[in-house]
Amino acid sequence: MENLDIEFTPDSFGERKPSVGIMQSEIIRRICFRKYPPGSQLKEAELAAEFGVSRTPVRDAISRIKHLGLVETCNGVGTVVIELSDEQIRHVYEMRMHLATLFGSMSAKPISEANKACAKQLLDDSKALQQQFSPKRYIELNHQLHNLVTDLIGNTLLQSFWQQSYYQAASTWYRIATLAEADAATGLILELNELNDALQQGGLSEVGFVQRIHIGYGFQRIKEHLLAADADE
Amino acid sequence: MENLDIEFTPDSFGERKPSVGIMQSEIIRRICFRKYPPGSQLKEAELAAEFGVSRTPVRDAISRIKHLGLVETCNGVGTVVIELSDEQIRHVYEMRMHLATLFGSMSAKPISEANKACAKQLLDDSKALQQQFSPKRYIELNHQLHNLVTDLIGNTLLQSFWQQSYYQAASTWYRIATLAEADAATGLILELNELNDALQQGGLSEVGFVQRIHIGYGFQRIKEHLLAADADE
DNA sequence: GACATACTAGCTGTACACACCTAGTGACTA
DNA sequence: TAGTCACTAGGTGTGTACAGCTAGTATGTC
Repeated sequence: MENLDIEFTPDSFGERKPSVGIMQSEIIRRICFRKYPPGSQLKEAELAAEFGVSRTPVRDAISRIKHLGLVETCNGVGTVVIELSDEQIRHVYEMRMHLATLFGSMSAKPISEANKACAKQLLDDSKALQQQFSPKRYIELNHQLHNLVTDLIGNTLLQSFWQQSYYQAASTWYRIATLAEADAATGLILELNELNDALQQGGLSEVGFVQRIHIGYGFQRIKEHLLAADADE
Repeated sequence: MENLDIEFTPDSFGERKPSVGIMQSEIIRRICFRKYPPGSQLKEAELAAEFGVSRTPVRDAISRIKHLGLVETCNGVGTVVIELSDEQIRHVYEMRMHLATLFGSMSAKPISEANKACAKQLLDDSKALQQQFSPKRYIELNHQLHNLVTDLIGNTLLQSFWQQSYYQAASTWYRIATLAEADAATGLILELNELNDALQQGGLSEVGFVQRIHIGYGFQRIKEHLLAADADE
């Protein structure tokens, strides 16, 4: 059952040495996208070899990720991707739903035309996705959607918190979401439709409202899934 | 005018090597308590010598602090404590006021007797402070108050965000607050009185409400101070 | 005298060797 | 046969040397 994890093409970083920042976001991507599912082990030496650097900068990157609450390292054992407990998942979703409601009231900034264009593009892409579903593509589009929304937030701290909570929620959500392919694509299209409306006719508050609703839907699906999993035992 | 920064006794760490976690929180304390005021430089080598370790674990600690948004490092130059712009301060305070309102609604947990006893103790201590004011003591009590409130929060992510936002706000707040000694002590006593009431008769929501109010007062004082500073120029 | 350039001190970034810790395995013993 | 202990493989934690970068200073030239 856990074999649904997405396959990835081996990422080649060529000869150029990536910076610590690049490595950090790449590792986070892999955790969110379930290339490194919860419980899997990150080995500094392996990553160092892959990125073509020594262990030191890799350690640096991992150390930061540790503080985002995505991994945990134990001396002599290794660094493993954290699996959130049911309660922690609830905490994260509670938080995200509340954060979404703050978009409009906290130092809102104007919505640019580029943002609107990006949302339209995403809607088109997700319609294409519905024709031919691919879990990896679904996750990519969802990720782009997240980046778009994050970019709209005016308050820098809220932006940071929104980002952090996404990192924590992503892995779990993508695991559940990609189980039902058709539902996932349909849900994404629905969300993007409403987002486009909010961007065109409303404002940041409306965007937050749309986000809140769909995070709620997502949470609902996760809860159902957890209940079903409990019943299996 | 910037000479009001608190003097610290040279902290001796004896012969025992402190862990990375200890060093991290110690450095954060120094930033919050303005031993390292904004703009000051943190030198890895110096800290390594003081803590009796090599640069490697110190770098580790600083790297984490960097991601809390407290310092910024530039290759070849050094690591300097960040000075928040007026806008960023507004963002932090906006955020904290909103976060406080969420205490009650997000996975609230019961308030222990130990928490209540701690609040009472703090109230007594702050009354003693009013008799004989000391900026350092004021900051310490405020810090303990923060730890107490943080401990009450049930939602782990909210707890983390509350902590982060405190770190960012602390240095600025303590700078302003300790300018007017009498006001500072009186304000603290007032806040602790209300906090005790909230703990005894109310619940977590009431605690959040008290926090929100006093963060608002604090923000007000900061804004006045910033305006006065602008007028000076 | 003013400006451009080369130099230097002092910092962070990286590589690498080694110490330390942990879990698992195998042999030895009651 | 079950339990204990020593050993080992493989991981992270630390120390140290050196490379790379930057700002400030001194020097040389116009």
